[in-house]
Order: sequence, then structure tokens, then C-alpha cells
Amino acid sequence: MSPIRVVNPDGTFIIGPETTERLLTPGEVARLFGVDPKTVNRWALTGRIPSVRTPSGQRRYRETDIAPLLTT
Amino acid sequence: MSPIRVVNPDGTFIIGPETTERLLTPGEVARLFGVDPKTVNRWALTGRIPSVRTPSGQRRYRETDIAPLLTT
DNA sequence: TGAGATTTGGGTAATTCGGGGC
DNA sequence: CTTGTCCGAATTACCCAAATCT
Repeated sequence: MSPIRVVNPDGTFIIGPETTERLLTPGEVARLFGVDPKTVNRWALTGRIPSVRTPSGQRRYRETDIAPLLTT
Repeated sequence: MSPIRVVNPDGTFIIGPETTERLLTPGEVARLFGVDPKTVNRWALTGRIPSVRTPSGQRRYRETDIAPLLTT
């Protein structure tokens, strides 16, 4: 399998060959916090948590955005 | 109308006389969005994202088509 | 020629979406 | 103000086997 390499127009990497960021589903994040998945989506809507949208509109959450919130 | 492209076995394809660009496999795109590889192919079938076909029928995806969709 | 990983397609169960109201 | 729930519609995940790629 080839490495992931998504580049910007200026040639810089969005995701480099050595980086594979893990994305979490709303349900996975909900279980981490002990809340309903819809609550997680509301956090995204209100700007509390950044999210990535699939082409169809579903949300995925970066592990690096979620992990710091669990420690506090 | 997208241009006709001839895909090499290593996933690269010819842009110009001296330029070549690598394409992303379904598995790579799937990891970028945190979904199943089959879901990525479904996006191509429903026209949500453009795709390139190898002579054997497998799908490949252009980085420049995928990268803009990863916005937060 | 062979082994292991990946891709593809079909079918079905589970998840997610948004709106609305409590 | 935040959260959990109900609803229908849309989207996705997991099962399998066969084909393709490394």
C-alpha cells in the first residue's frame, strides 16, 4: 500500500507519508464522553469541537482534537 | 468534461511532457475520511467525487480532488 | 508459481443525518 | 442553556466470495 500524501497547491503536505491521522465516528466520541451521539454533533455545530465532513455530510472527529479534552 | 488519462501500474499518470502525479487508492482515501473503502467507491458511483479507472477496472482518486474535501 | 494484501460487488444490519418538541 | 429522545430518510459498516495487485 502506498503512503498517503495529500498536498496543497503550493506543494506543502496536508497529510504526509508518515502521518495517518485516525478519525473517530460520532458514536465513538459519544462513548468516550458518555453522552448521546447527537450531543457530539451539537458540539461540532456550536464550534466547540472541529470536525471533518465526508462528501455526504457525515462528521468525523480527529483523535488529536478529542484526546486533549479527555485529560481535562 | 474530464480529460482522458492513462494510468500506470504504479498509480502515476502523465500530466505533461515531464510531470507525473500519483493517484490515491480507495483504501488511502478511506483512511483520510475515516470510512470503509467501499464507501469511497460508492461516492464515485454516485458522482460525489471524480475517479479514474485502471484498465482492469479498479478506481483511483486524484489528490487534487480529495484534498479540498478534507476541510474542517 | 505462490502468498498475502487490496479491491470489487451484492446483500443486510447498524449508524448518522436533520428537524422538531419536551 | 444543555441534553436526551422520537421520527423518517439517507448513509455507512460488515458479511461473503472472486478478481487483482504486490
